[in-house]
Order: sequence, then C-alpha cells, then structure tokens
Amino acid sequence: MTSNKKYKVGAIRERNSDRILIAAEEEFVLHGFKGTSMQSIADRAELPKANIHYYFKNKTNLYQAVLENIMTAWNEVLADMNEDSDPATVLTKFIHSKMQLSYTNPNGSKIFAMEIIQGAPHLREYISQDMRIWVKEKSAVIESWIAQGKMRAVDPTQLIFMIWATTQHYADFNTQVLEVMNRREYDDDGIQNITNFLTDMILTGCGLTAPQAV
Amino acid sequence: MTSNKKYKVGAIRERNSDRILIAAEEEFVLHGFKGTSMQSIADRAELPKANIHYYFKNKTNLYQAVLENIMTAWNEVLADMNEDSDPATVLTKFIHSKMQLSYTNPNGSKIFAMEIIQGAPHLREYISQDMRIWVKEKSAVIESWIAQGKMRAVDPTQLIFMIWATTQHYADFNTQVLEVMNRREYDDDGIQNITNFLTDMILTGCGLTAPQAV
DNA sequence: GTCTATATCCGGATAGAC
DNA sequence: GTCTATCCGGATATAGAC
Repeated sequence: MTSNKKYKVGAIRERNSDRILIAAEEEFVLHGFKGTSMQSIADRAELPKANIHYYFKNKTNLYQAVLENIMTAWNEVLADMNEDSDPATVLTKFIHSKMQLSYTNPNGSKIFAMEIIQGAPHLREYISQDMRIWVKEKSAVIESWIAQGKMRAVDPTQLIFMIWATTQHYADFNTQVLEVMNRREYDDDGIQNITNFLTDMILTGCGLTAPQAV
Repeated sequence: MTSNKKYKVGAIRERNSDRILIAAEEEFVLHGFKGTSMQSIADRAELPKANIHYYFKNKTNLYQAVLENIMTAWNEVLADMNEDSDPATVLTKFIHSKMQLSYTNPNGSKIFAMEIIQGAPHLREYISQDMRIWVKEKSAVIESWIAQGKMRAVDPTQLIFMIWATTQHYADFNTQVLEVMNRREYDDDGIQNITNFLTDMILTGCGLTAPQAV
C-alpha cells in the first residue's frame, strides 16, 4: 500500500513537472528568460503559480532544467564517427538528424539560440567545456579524412559551424522562412526538400557525392 | 542668434537620441525586448529615465527605432544584380558584404535574430512584404542564371537562406564560435578566413569557381 | 502536496519644478 | 529641454491554511 501510494505520488510529480517544463519552454521562446513571468508559465500549465515554485525553487532553476532537457537531446546527435567512416555517409546522417531535431523540437533550438545570442549567461560552462571538446574530436576525424584523400581540404571547424548554422536556421527562423516561402507550416515533404538541398550543397562543397544508403 | 540656438538644440537632440539608441541596442541584445528595462537603458546612456521617455514616447517606440536602424543597414546589401551579371562575382560580393556587416554591427544582427526567433511580433509586416519581394526578385535572377547554364541547378531560395544562415551565424553566435575557436574576439584575419571558407564552399556547391576580381 | 493571500520590490510612465 | 518625485500595475517569492 505504501509503495502504491509512493508510485502514484511520483507519477503526479512527474506529470506536473513535465507540464511545467513544456509550458516554460513555450513561454521562454516567446519572451526570453527575463521577459517571461512565472505567472504566464503557471497559466499555460494550468496550475497555480505557487506550484511552479514548489516544483522548481525559482525561475533560474526552472530555466536551467529547460536548458538541460535541450542539451540532452542535442548530445545524442552524431555519437559515432571515426577515421574509417565514410565522410559522405556521416555528413549526410549529421545533416539529416540535425534537421529532424529542428523539425521535431524547434522550441529547444530557439531557446538555445537566444541563450547564445545573449552571451550564453547560463551556458558558458557547457560551451567552453563539452561543446569545445566535441568540436575538437570531430574536427580531428575530419582532418584524418582529408589526410586520407577522402574529401576536399576544407576547414573542419567551419564545416561543423556551417552545418549547425544552416540546419538550425530552419528551426530558429521558421517565421521568416515560412513567410518568405509562403507556407503556413513545415510538412514532411518540405523538410525532405530542404534536407536534400543542404546535403547536396555541403557534400558537393566537400567534393563528395551522395552515399548509396543513408 | 535664433537659428544659432536652434542649431545647437538640434545637435543636442541628435546627440542624445544617438546615445539612447546605442544604449538601447546593447540592452536589447542582452535581455530581449520584454526583459530590458528603460532604467537600464537610461543608466547605460547616462541620462535620467524620464529623458528616454521624452525622446521616445515609450518602450515600443524606442525598440521600433532600433529595428529601423538595423533594417536600413540591411537593405543596402546587394542592390544590383541581374540576368547578365556573373554569378560567382555576385555571390562572392553578397557573402563578403554580409560577413562585413556581421563583423561591424553584430548587435543589429542579434536583435533582428531574436525578433524573428520570438515570432517577429514587431516585424511581420516587413517580412511578409519587403523581404518576401526581395527574395522573389533575387531568386528570379538566379533562376535565369541556371537557365543560361551559368551555374548548377540549385534551389535559389534555399541558396539565399544558406548565405543568410551561415554569415549571420558568426554574428549571432559569436560567443559560441569564439569560445570553440578559443579566441577572445574576431580580427580582420579571422573574418577573412571565414569569408574565404564560405565563399569557397558555396561557390563550389553551385558549381562555380572564384571570380578574377572582387 | 496544493493553493490563497500577501510581502516586497521593480517595471513603465508621467506630473510638475526647474 | 532636463530631471526629481511619484503613481500604479505587475514581478518574484513565500507564509501558512487546507
């Protein structure tokens, strides 16, 4: 009985906590960290404001939790690539999964973008540690591909920035992209077209051609 | 004497107005529209808060003025290109001037980016009017280049997005880029390298080679 | 665990003296 | 044109009843 109750309480906690995180994400996207009020998050989550403070001690804490959720999803992209991999296959997969993430979780991309634009006050650590090492590792692999003559000699770091910039653009600037393209929202076809365009341009730029299978 | 006084007053007005606009730009970058307080702008401009309200009726007005400044600078990029132009020359110049703008006025780029990310609440009109027409016109020219066999057949709209995304990335995400590259700030050399990388990748992707002279 | 009521402070905006 | 003093709504955060 005790364990049963405990389970229930834990479930409610998780359910509410999730509601709050989702609501917070939406509000932070619309108004930024400072511009977002706890009240507006509470309203969106359909909970009293005090509950938000009960689950997440304060606004900063809640924001950090939102950021952590985002970084976790980010970190799962492109885990495995090494000197023996095929560049075309890896780059294609990289572009594909980044576009997919931008499509399925644009809010995450947007919050991250705003955070960086404002000088990364809550993410300095992450960028100068994890992200820097990540780029260094991947750059080294790309360097080895170039040394092996598998692709054109292009600056690996800039190549990674280029893939980030282009894929995230469709998530972060969706308002502008959709308006200019005269669409209401993205659909699977549109995303596929964009992914193909980016893959084509970037692979060609690297002196590669599309791989057999993705 | 009267005209002399009038001139002086006008000069002071312009001087103060400029101070405020510059201070506002810096604060809006750091905290977003909603997150920025008139007090912080006043402090940065070293003027009493009431003066800000005297020069710009309210916060929205001031923000719009900042945005207009930015859009004016933006609109001067790539005024002339037509069916007879050389694609490599035009694209090179386009990338070059966008990078230059990102370098000299990163705050403008950042405020614009945040505005779009948040759904362009103050720029909907501009995007669905001016910007859409701009892209349509330039796309038509690129289409004609492709029809003339001057370059590879790539989606012109996506190509424009790609140039925007990659060049603005270095302004908007400078915190991340510099941290990853382990630099304190951009220098002329670094900007030149990046510009060369982007030009090389994008021209190659379009099946072009660098032009004789820029 | 939940929610009402409230303390405390900071926001935009303006009145009115200089 | 400039600036002090002030209004008032809304912000974060918490105390304490349930």
